[in-house]
Amino acid sequence: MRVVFMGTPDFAVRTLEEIIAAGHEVALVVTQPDKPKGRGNVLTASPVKECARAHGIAVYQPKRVREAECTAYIRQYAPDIIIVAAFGQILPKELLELPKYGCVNVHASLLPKYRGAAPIQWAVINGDAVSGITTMRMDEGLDTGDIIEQEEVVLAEDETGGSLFARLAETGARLCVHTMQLLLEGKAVCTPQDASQATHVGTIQKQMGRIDWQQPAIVLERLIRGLNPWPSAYTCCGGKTLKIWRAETQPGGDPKDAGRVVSVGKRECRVQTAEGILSLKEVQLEGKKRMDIEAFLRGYEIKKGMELG
RNA sequence: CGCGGGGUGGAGCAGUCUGGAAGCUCGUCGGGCUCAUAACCCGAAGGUCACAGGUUCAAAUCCUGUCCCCGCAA
Repeated sequence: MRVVFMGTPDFAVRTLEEIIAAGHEVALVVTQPDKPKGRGNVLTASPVKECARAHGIAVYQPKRVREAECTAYIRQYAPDIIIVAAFGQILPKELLELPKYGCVNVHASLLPKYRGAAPIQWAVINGDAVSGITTMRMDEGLDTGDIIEQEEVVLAEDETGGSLFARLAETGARLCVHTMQLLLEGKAVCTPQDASQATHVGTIQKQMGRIDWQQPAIVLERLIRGLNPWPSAYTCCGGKTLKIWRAETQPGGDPKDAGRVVSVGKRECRVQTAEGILSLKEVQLEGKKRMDIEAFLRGYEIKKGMELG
């Protein structure tokens, strides 16, 4: 098929690569404009743009894809299908109706659950046992289109936002190509979403990572995993930001000490929560590299009774 | 030129302001103690103090330039 691909982050790159590998003709890649990023505010291209450039594919970076001229521009490439994966913008009706096979979206959740921007992290944060990929025929709503295919992915005990991200990117890439094949063969069956079961998730805010020690340890542990590697969970330790990359839950303790270090040894630093104890396993102090708790405790004196947050 | 922290034996840090013998907590190796140990005791090895210049009788420390790592903001 002749494809116009729309996507932005790493998640979308895998799908783009798979489409290319499957032998489809990717005529154009649409991605978000370059933005200043990182230290020094260097103007940086999106991962999808890098990928497109590596394959010698034309790139289009409209600020707002809803503008009429954008649809006109894309029309020039006469796509049979438009594949959208984590693009970050809503498509206008004219664009949705442009390709013969329509616009297909690869979404990283089992719709109608987790419509919206950050389904992967939320699956981990909420402690879900299963997540997955949905391919759907896009309509004018936000992730409300008819479902074409779904594939489940079982979450591991120690699943992180990053690890699930990688696995779902793989699954999504595979499923997308499969769905394209179904469409091509006219075998695709579209199923409307059960709107009554729909849930929405917004973008991940950096501040969501601030640990509230008045929460149960099990909730905090999920938050830590869900926000690893970005934007990470953190607390305040001696006036500095301390990121917590990995932690384990333990039962017991007194909830009235929530936020206090209840015990600290050479290999362990345990913090009380509203319910249970959180044993820190991997941390990172502001300005320093991330390190396991043993290394951290070698260089920094953490006292029992010390308050975090 | 967005703001800021940092590069010191294998690990994490102190020492830098107020130049003048390489320190701390661990790890490693050897020995001892112990039923045993991640515990304790004794001993040892291991460092171009990121790199390059400069100042000085003397630089981890002061000055100049470079490289690398990281936090924040966006």
